[in-house]
Amino acid sequence: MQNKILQHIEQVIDLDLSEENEFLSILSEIRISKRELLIEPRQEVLSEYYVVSGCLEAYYLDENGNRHIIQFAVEDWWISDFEAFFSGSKSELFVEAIENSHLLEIQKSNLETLYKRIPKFERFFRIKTTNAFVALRGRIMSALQKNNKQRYIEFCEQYPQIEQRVPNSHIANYLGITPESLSRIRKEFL
Amino acid sequence: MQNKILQHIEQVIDLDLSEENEFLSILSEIRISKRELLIEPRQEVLSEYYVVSGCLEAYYLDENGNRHIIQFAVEDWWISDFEAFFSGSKSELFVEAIENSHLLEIQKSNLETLYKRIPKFERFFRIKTTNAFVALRGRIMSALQKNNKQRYIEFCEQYPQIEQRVPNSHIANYLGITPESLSRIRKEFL
DNA sequence: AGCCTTCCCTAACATACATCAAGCACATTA
DNA sequence: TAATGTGCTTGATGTATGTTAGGGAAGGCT
Repeated sequence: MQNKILQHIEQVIDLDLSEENEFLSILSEIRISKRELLIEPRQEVLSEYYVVSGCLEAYYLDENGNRHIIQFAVEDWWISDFEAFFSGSKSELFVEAIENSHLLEIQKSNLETLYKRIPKFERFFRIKTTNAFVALRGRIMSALQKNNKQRYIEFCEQYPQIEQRVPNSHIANYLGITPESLSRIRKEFL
Repeated sequence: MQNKILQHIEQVIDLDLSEENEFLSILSEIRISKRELLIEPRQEVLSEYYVVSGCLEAYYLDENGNRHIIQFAVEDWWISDFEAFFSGSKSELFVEAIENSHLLEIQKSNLETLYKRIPKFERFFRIKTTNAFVALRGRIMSALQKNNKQRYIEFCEQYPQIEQRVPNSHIANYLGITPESLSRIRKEFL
């Protein structure tokens, strides 16, 4: 389990043994069952979470109570209410387990201490954030310029692990289309 | 001119006179004419820019040569190819002046020195970035869930200064709709 | 003044997608 | 076993929006 996150990080920065251990020492293991909430609105968000195994989704409820899925996360992804985490504001999102999941929690305060002691971790997390930013821009452009079919194909290419594990209705929600439309699109590929 | 940016910053953090002067000393004034490019693709992006007056837009060209507008900027906004600026990668965007514009340039290297000498500036720029992140999420949800009319209304509410100065065809492009659709929507409001 | 652009609007038509309504497969529970 | 619920599919229909085509107003240029 711990090897997994080290591999993940060492794709970007090199760590020696003591640095690895120092990093591992600030993580906590979390187990969460299907349908359980990791985060709910109006809380402080003091941690972000690395997914060792399982599957989760982040969503918010609008004025009419409609659910809007913002993000999925499977093995090797990070999840949280990042805006609340970064800005210190209260959460607006739900983060819910779609499967029983095994997570590693990293607290903001520990992360800041880590940055001071081993500055190259700042590089890792900065790159991670920039990548998220780029992905977000890609998603906007895709939503604005492409039709449902193209967006579904893109989704399958980008997130094959997710497409196979998440209910279709959730994928439709994430793509901003109806389950009926998604069903018709999928039919074309048989 | 310089007062403007100080006011802008002092909405978030307090500065004494020497801090104000130190900040001003790292800025350069830039004048750019309508249709001139501030940034073009495949360059290093070493600066971000505060708009004192004028109006600019950031866009990219897709495989087919179609323009997709990512962002506008008017007085009191910041503009750059932020992904390239933050990540150190080459630019992918064009940033072009829609009107003759007066900018203040701030270089990344100077910014980092500033952070070390006066850490509260880091707070200002972190908050600015988080706000941008939230706005981006809002734009995604709006693109996925709302119809053209609602999105145009939102746009006018959020950016009244822009709606009045930018050609409608550019607004349509930003919203991911055709100029014809936008024209139909605007007609309803007469 | 006359001639281009550029920008915006309008209308007729085509189409992608949502909505509404129903049925089926599969799992869960009584 | 029957009863119920959940998720996926299908078809009929309506509507928002794109597409195509053309015209007209404002401003810049010769």
